[in-house]
Amino acid sequence: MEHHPIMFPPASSSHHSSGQSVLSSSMLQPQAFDKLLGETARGFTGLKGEHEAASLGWTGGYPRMEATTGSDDEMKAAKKKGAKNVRKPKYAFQTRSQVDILDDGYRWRKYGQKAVKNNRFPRSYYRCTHQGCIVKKQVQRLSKDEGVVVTTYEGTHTHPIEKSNDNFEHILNEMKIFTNF
DNA sequence: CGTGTTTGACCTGCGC
DNA sequence: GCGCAGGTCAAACACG
Repeated sequence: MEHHPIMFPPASSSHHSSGQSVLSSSMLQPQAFDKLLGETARGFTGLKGEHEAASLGWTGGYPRMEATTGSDDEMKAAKKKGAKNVRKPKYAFQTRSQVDILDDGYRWRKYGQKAVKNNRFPRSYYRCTHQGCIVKKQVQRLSKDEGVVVTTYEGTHTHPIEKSNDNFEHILNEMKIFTNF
């Protein structure tokens, strides 16, 4: 099915807030995300692949070594030891929002929350509750700008969206195309 | 009763 | 080797 690793373009100077949207071009406006993320999202600040995420003051640096499209065995093997730099697709984006929970149409179960260094706000860990789906996400508020929520998705959903929200997948699909140059 | 959250303990990787 | 920080587990709890 949809096993495409979706890579967002590294936004050059994205982490400065003056520039608002990284995707300000014609294809995908911030409003689109606003809509798809539900009534909660106030504005779309930016998004980035894992490289750039580090520049956010992201916890970065953890060598993710899971297989690309979620073969369980590979993941375990990788986790065990000695795997190479195989990484699972991971992408983060920022939204301006008052609340942390962005409703993207999937069902998430919270499995942890941790205080993060250099950040007044805790980071929350969610897992997709769909059986067999190993997608995880982390939600964190920036201490430097508490209006900004950073959501990091890890993995790719192996099942259709659960709610008929505004078809998150479709949007992601567009982004895929959008970023494919 | 099923589903999701809370929260402290535990595990692991990394830098010193 | 040790300590710290991030990530996960799982039991207890809350809520519909």
